[in-house]
Amino acid sequence: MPRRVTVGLHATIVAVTGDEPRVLTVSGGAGGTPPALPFGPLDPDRHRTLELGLRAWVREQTGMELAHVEQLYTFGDRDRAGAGDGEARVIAVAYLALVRERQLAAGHPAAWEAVYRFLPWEDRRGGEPALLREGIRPALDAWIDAAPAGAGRRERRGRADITFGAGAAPWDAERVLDRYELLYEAGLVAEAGRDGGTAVVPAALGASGSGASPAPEPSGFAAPPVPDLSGSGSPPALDLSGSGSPPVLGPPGFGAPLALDHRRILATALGRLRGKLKYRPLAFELLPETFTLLRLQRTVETLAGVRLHKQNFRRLVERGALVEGTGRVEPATGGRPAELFRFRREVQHERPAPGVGLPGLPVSGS
Amino acid sequence: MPRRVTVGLHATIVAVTGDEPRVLTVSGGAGGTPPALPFGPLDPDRHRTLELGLRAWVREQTGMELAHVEQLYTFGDRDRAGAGDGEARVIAVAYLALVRERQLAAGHPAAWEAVYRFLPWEDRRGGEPALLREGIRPALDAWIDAAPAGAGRRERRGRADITFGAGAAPWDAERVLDRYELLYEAGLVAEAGRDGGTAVVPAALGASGSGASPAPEPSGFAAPPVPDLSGSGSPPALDLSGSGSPPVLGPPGFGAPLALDHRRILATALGRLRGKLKYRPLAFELLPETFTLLRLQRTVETLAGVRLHKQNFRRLVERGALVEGTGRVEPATGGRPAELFRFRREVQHERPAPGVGLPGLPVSGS
DNA sequence: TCTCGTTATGCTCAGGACTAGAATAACAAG
DNA sequence: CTTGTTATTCTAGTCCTGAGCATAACGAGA
Repeated sequence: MPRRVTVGLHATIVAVTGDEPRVLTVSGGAGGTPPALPFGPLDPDRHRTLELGLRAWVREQTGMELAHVEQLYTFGDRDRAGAGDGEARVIAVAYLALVRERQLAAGHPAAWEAVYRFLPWEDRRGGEPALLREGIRPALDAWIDAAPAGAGRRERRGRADITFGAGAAPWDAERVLDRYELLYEAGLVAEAGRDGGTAVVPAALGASGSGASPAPEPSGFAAPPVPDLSGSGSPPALDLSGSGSPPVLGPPGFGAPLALDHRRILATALGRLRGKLKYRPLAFELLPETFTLLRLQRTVETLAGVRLHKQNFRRLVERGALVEGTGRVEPATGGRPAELFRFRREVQHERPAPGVGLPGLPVSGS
Repeated sequence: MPRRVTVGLHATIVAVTGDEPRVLTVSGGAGGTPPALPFGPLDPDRHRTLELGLRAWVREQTGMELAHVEQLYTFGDRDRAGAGDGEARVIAVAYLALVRERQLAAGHPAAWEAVYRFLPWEDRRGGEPALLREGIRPALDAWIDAAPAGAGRRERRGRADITFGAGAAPWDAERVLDRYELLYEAGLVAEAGRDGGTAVVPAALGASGSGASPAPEPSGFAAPPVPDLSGSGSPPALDLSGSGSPPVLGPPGFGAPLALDHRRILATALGRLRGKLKYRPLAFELLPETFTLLRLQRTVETLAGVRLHKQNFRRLVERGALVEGTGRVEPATGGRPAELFRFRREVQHERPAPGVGLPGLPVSGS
């Protein structure tokens, strides 16, 4: 008799408090189990659409009503979902939701966690983090050297260089998932061991990604022979914590783990968010009704993980007519008081691709 | 007892033959049932990953091996999937695949169909098609006027203008899904009637989209009250055929229909393809090993649905170092013979966002 | 052989957009 | 009233893009 299929609905709920992006997690149970994203199975009788089912689960587990919600990706690898083999086959439909800072109702075992606790190498606002230079890059180098010399090693080197930005290739903020997947394959995140170290190949075939959406690389990438990646070559898994954050207590590997493959979902979400910020006014979903331009900029920087040129940022926002000034100013915080602005919702009806604009790539490469 | 859930895997397989983009369809059975995309249920026992399951179904139904495959979106609306209510709940995971022109093996009930038969308003290579000017726009105007005067009507006007490009808003080639969904809501495609005209609201909540991925508009859009859209106001559904194509024989509505909600999937695929062409070298997946620059340009134009400036296109491609000349030239076809080029696969390892570049939007709106 | 039509390929030029930074304005605290 | 801090405006230089002109290389027919 065939196994059953169940569809799980998983929510990456992001907010920005202060200058930190945060994600809503539900407690991982009593023991040392890592926290999880809010999730629950699709109820085919009660949930009319996937998104409504997601909202229902989030309401139940966190008491929160979601506004902006978009679908991210559907994961279905048999060996990666975190569910045992004997049971039902689990398909995970992952969503991204944006909410204004903390509306957290009491009475739920939910908590806001800093996104960069789980993906510490993604925060470059203070330049390349030490963790990357002193922990990850050396570990990747070891992984590369562990490949058979020749094509295999060149292949690893090329991937590492392009995903983590080395040599000619600049850091591409959107490749969050690529970086996570590479660390996974290299055995440098705790989940890699958890899923059974050998069955790693599917990562390239199943849901490795590029750009905004997880997907295999164009065929030149999809097929290369990479039989057993994490077997012999896994370098000593370090226990370095996030840049400045409290130390990671869990299993070895970079960054704090999440339950199931929720860290993969989080990486997908952050990548998508960074990509979409450029051409959609998403940042406003995270801000209160009125805000200063600096707050808007900090919100974008926080998510993008890079610093932006202040004057140019303002010009972009204003040229795009994304905001309108309210006469009022913010009670000063040290310097000249800043004017409070309001998001012009009309732009969504006026122009095809509004967004706040990140530096870097012009539309067709450089 | 709860209903079962089954997961369907659906493939939008795209090729470009000559100057037409084509999609692989499987015959819709004996009667007048419309053709379908290749699809089949996920077998939780046999299919280790979703993508492997998809490849298996495609192999079985069309005899074709897929190279470039990426996931598009997961559809799960109860009232839209095309499956009856009493049976199992059907979730559809949709994929996009690119193949080189026709490798179609015999012995399978599969056929290449012109993409623009199903979405005729998307082909603007010869300027705005007559169908749009004389058929769709008037029909949309009628739909707009059928809304209660005031906010409701302005809302419809705004959406129509921005999705189909009117007034200040230019045509945005990527909004393929938005346009299809709008026609669906307005009752102007055959599927709208099929699914039962009243249950249309979920389209906005469930999987309406913008940009590359189907997703609800940022909240200002997600919530607007649009209770019963296609009930009273449906204008006379015309039977105009695609621009110059053979006339549509099926039920009334613009463009030829597909089975289930496969036209929605096709629209999602075309939109994603258009978006991704800009920053990924996808066009090469569709071309033979060597090709002239004009052929490359035609392939891109064909998918983008617009004409491009020849000299600038060449400059972009060459500046991006996407291709390298082979010394050889193509046997002349009337004029000066063109040099044959080859795709430089290395660029994927060199630069973060290669792509052929479409005109229009710079990265942050204009 | 010469001319014409056709396509390929190279080059230029003006307008815009983006980067980076200087310069100025408005406030608080000592 | 000087210093520090933040907001806001402006400018110069560089690169990218859109559009068109000019030239090269071929086949076909006069």
